[in-house]
Amino acid sequence: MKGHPMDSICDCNQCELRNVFFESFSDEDLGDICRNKTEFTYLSGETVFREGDLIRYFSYLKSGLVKLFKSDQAGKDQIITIAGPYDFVSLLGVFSDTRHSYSVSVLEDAVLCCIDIESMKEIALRNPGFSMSLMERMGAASTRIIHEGLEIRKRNTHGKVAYILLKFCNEIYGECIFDLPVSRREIAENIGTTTENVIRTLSEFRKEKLIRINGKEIEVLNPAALERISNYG
Amino acid sequence: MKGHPMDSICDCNQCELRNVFFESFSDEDLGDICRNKTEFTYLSGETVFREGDLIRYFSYLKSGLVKLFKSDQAGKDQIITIAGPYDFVSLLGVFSDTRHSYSVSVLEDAVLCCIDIESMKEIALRNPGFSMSLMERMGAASTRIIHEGLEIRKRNTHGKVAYILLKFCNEIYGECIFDLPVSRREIAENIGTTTENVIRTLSEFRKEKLIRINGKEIEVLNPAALERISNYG
DNA sequence: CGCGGCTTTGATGTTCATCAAGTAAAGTGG
DNA sequence: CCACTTTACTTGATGAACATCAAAGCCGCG
Repeated sequence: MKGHPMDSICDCNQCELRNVFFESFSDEDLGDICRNKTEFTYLSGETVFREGDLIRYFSYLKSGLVKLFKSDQAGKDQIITIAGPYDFVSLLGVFSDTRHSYSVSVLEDAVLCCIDIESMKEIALRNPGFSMSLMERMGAASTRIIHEGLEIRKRNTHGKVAYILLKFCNEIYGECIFDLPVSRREIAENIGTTTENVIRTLSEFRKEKLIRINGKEIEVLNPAALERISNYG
Repeated sequence: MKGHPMDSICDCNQCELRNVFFESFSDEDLGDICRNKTEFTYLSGETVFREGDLIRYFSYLKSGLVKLFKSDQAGKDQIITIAGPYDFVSLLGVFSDTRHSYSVSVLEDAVLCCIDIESMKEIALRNPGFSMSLMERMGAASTRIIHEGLEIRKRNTHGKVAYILLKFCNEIYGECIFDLPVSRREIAENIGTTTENVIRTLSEFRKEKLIRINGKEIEVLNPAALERISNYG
């Protein structure tokens, strides 16, 4: 279940994420990050960490797809969000908490860049531009999650399913045909309904020729109509 | 509708919030903040700012109660959270966005301490300890909002109403008898249901002797039972 | 092969949103 | 201060949306 460190540590100077996250980095700080980071690769289905685990790393996703979720005492999961490339995996409480407040597991084989949390704090304390940049990014990530929660909450089941299908198209895959990285149950856990309702709604969309379904493969045939349903028409 | 600046600018050295927010402040930085801040007082019902307004201040609540909410095109509001003393009013996107992504209005007469956003950025850039402290606080605030959203989402109407009643008791007022600072409609907008359902549920709680209602005045008579309902028993 | 998990559909009853109607409270203008 | 308007609150009735239960097919895995 543990991720596997890469044999060769990548050179952060070449890292395509440098410009995304670390604009304000001096070469020395980049070197610091580089020395204190580890890349882990995970296979689909593996767990990155669980709610309650000690926070050891600040980590972001270089590639792949993961889900952030919470489990209640009855064992039911609630998916907080699905994160893709360039998204933070550690967010929110990473600097204030000692333990993770949610679990992360992998939907599509993923590479995580993990920076020792204490090193991260030291670097942030030395480099205010970096702190500010981090704050901006973490703020944007939080805003997105909160916004998504409100959007989902105000829709009925049809709207919710349409909303998440459009999210897969527009935000995650960028095209109208894709393999669902999640089970029907996980969609239900994401939008706050039951597995059966998700299936039923997908079937209805299929019968109305809005989508085509072949197991995990989905093709959105009529994005405009889905958009209308998502906006609750 | 505009808040009214205090005649006498308070001395930040004496500010009871100093220890809450600004542990890492040097005296010079405190002076900077003090010179660049304004206190605004608002009456119940007034609007602090609206979704889409330019962000001018970083602001937090010294006293009173406010609601953060979004309005959709149909004019329906969704309450994101209710914020009390020591809570941030500007949060999340305040350093990355130029415009507010939500509106804020006042539930109980409030005093806001507002720091010019550009000054705030400058100070944060000069003072990494302050940046870090800010990041921790904003992270905690975001975590709380996201957590609350998930908790509400997974409950049925009875559980939702019980949850928010307990929030008023335990978190906002600290006692079992209080005046509701919101209308029934606003409770509905907070927990994602209709006004009628809120009223009906409150009436049922009343008939079961779990609470006593007298207009806006609520007394929780049986917190343990409400707790059970909130935890979906 | 058999087991368990995922998917699908149907049947059923509960929960919930909506509509309607009436009372109470609060604000407005003469 | 009173008539008027508006907003908040409350209850009931109704139908639609939804969760739950049940059963069966499918697939991968040990």
